[in-house]
Amino acid sequence: MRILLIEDDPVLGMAVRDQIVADGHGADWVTRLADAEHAVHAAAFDLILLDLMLPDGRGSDFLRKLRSTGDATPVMVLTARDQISDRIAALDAGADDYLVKPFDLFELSARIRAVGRRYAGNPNPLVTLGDIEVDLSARSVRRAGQTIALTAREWALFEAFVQRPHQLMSKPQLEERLYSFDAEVESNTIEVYVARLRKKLGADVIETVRGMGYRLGTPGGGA
Amino acid sequence: MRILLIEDDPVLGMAVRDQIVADGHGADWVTRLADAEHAVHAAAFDLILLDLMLPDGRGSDFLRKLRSTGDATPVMVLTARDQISDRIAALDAGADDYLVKPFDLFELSARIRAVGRRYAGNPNPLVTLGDIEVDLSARSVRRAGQTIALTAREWALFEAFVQRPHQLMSKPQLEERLYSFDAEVESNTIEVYVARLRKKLGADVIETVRGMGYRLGTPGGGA
DNA sequence: CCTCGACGTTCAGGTGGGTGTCAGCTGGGC
DNA sequence: GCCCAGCTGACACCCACCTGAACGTCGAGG
Repeated sequence: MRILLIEDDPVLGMAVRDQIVADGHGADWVTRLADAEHAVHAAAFDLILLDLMLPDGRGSDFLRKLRSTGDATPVMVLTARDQISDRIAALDAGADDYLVKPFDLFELSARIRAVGRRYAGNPNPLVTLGDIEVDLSARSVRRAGQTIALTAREWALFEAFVQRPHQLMSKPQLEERLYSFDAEVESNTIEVYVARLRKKLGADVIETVRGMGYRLGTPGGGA
Repeated sequence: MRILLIEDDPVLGMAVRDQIVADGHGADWVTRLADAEHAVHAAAFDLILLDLMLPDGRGSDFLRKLRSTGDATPVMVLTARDQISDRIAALDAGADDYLVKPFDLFELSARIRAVGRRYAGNPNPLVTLGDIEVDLSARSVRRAGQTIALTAREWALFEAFVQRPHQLMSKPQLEERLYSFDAEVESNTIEVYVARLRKKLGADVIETVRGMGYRLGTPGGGA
């Protein structure tokens, strides 16, 4: 796996790069966003590790620009504990995962392995639910052959269900999933997004279990 | 899994400890930081549940001190909804997760299971009773391969039986389980829900012991 | 710098299904 | 045969959930 590391701190950067190499991956390490943009244009990566605070700009801006070009390379954000707003911005901008500094290098290895399993392990990770096809790496959903566009939040919610097909998930669980550690929201946001997903993908896509939460339904009938 | 609970509120503490034990873990419950420090020196825990407001100090200070000794035991902080600053302080001090009071005991179980999964690498545990399969973390029940939908109360009651497979449970015990502490119910609610469970899962799923209570039956014949 | 559009979030009002209660019935134990 | 614990079907209430719309916010493009 080829990994692009965008991190300006020399100590952390070196440690992470060494760990990546030790895990048997290829590592490209840049310290500025300008270099990072050059790198993603020059080569294809399987994973990008992105620090949010960089000398020549914000990592979330880089990420947003990357996603706007249609690039779906998995991005794992490296963030400090108190930069909650930045973290949310990063998830909104299209980050796939995040790691809170200071993090254990074992944790890093485990996450990278998880990415490899999820994305590179099987080149065509298609999940099928009735007549719905989900491509986790491409972030695309099709129902009856028709591609359906989901917004960032809609996708984040839907992905949570797809990754755990039989699991019942409570609203607090889902809120935490969508809003990271800043689960301060006291509203019906989850309900609203469930409704929007049902409107886009079909009413039977998500099943309500009163008083407990939601779970993936069985689209297209129980067949 | 062995869990240290640091919580001074007797009602909440008892409820959490009972839930931990019901989930099959070992629980040590202390109400003061002094006792907590003694406990972590005396034994190794797999998880620490830490209240932030304690009679003899702040939980975040305890946590910081613990981390400074190199102890990396997972710590889940229990915090009130409005103590945002304390929560951030706890995360900075090295907490791995947090749970906002008042929290559902199911939520607690799920989080504890998540910790166990993260550190042991196990998938969800499946409980099998004859031809009935129960996934406690997914909250799903299947009989002969057929998924059966349970409501919140029905699940709560069924879970109580599944977690104590051979134990006889009186109606007051079950009422306390379903309605936590304000057990103000004076009716045959338990009988009603036992009947509903039997209708959904089969008559042999719960066995009546006249004058004493109920216990889990042996579905699928006395095999 | 301004405008437009897309998306996220909040709010209020309506609704249906879960829940608790009750009355009457059943059946086992003595 | 009596008695009482447990069983069952029915039903009204209430709250969790749904939904449409309005509002705020952020980024793209001129």
